[in-house]
Amino acid sequence: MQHTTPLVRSRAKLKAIRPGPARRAAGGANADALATSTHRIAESITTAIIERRLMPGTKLAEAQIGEIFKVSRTVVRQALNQLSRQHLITLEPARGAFVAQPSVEEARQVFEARKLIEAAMVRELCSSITAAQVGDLRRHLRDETEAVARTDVAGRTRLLADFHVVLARQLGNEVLAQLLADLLSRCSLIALMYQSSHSAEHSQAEHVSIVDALERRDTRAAIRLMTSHLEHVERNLSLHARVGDLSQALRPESP
Amino acid sequence: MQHTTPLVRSRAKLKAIRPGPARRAAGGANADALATSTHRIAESITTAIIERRLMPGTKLAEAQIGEIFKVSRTVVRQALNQLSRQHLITLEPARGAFVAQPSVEEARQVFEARKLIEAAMVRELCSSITAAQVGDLRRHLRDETEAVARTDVAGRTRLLADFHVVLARQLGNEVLAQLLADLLSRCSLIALMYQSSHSAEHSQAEHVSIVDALERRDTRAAIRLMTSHLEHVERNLSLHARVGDLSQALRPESP
DNA sequence: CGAATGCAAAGTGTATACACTTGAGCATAC
DNA sequence: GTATGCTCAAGTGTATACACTTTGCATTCG
Repeated sequence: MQHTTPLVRSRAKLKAIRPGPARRAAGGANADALATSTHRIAESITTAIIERRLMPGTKLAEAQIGEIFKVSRTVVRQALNQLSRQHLITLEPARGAFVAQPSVEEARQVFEARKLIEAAMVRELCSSITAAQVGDLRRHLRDETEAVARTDVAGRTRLLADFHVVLARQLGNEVLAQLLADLLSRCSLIALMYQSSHSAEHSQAEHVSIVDALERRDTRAAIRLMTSHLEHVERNLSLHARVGDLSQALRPESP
Repeated sequence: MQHTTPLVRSRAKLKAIRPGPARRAAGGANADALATSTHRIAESITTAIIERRLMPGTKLAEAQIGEIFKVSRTVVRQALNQLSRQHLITLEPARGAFVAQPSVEEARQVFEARKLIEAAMVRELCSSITAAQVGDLRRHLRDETEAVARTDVAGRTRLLADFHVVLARQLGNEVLAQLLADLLSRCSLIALMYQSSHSAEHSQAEHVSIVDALERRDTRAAIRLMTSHLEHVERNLSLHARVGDLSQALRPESP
């Protein structure tokens, strides 16, 4: 039970969130759908995590967040609950919420799940894809290229992830798309935590090859390319004991 | 905007839930993990839905549930929020929570997602499965048979669903297992809503064939059997406009 | 001087209070 | 007789209050 982990449970004051467009929802209204105040907070925290403004292990105190967004703890708690179900934060009973620190094992499982699902996706897609859909993908690839070119880190991260969701959506399956979107947000956290060295350019190039294969309706190639793409991304994580694995990190530096 | 839908928004008084073992958690403690009071309520409602004691469309009033479980609305709301993220209930802003009524389209997508994922699962499993794991599956099948034999509807429903989760878990992937578990609870709701005529015996027999194929490491057969199993289950739903599809249900009966 | 104990501040967990929305029933006008 | 508008009860959405847990820190004892 490590409990002196100042490096991990970073005490950084979290002004990193900042409320988006301040849509005040006075009195009693809306709870679940989109554009609600709870949703706004969850969204803000999510993007703050993805964009590395909140590091893994950071404590998210309810009162503090509430003050930032000018809402009560009630609403903040709802948002935190949602995020914990997405595995973006972990709730420790009576201790509070912390930005999640996915373990190496969890990372492995998430990537394996993605390989399994996305390989099957492109297999299906090869039979069903239309010229118009290929066009949509090309357009997406162009957006990616642009984001990479202007070194728009936030945008490019989002677009590179969205590519996979777009594929899911092209199967006409919103359920699957939603499922994959969840996995992808976990992946973003993993990538950030294990400091992915996988260059955006490389990912982008692999996306292009995948679309090429889809356009040729070359099922075998598409599956192979998608699988190896995900393996590349995974292998470029430093999954060999990093942040959060204190027993390793604090070992007397031998080399 | 249908708002006179007595058949759909059933007003059944919901004593159908009943608190499980009454673990009172006085004062301030625990929030997220298992065995918490929120979790207990969510669990109770879930099983009530799965076991058909709460029909789709039933309104779940916060105060009413709170009274049943002897907790405040705060806790109930947390539970309802969780359930809505599992798509077991829908939250309508300022109107309340209702047991979900998955649309025909949603049902289609859920089953398609399952086919995609589970086919890939058995494909993997054929290469990796061990004799011990086959043994575990056989044991599970025996449990299923027994539940079916003694017409234990609740238990058999759970076991038939668990079979698929067990397969996921045998890949050593808890993330995937969790993912599938979510899809399966949605499936239970769908099956119940569209009054599945798929007999438990039939499902059970198909499970046996799948395990047989896995034991033979017959990849092709395993995939084919799993796919057709899921298709059978889906086809035995009356997905041709049923409860909840008012526009269809109330159409002047022409035929 | 170190370790254990007790205390107080900070923060979470739950209950309650209050504001606002929704929808049904009734009265009124046409 | 039907349609329209009003009023009020029921119930959700959010804020606040209070209880309990955790934890850092000072005090005390060995």
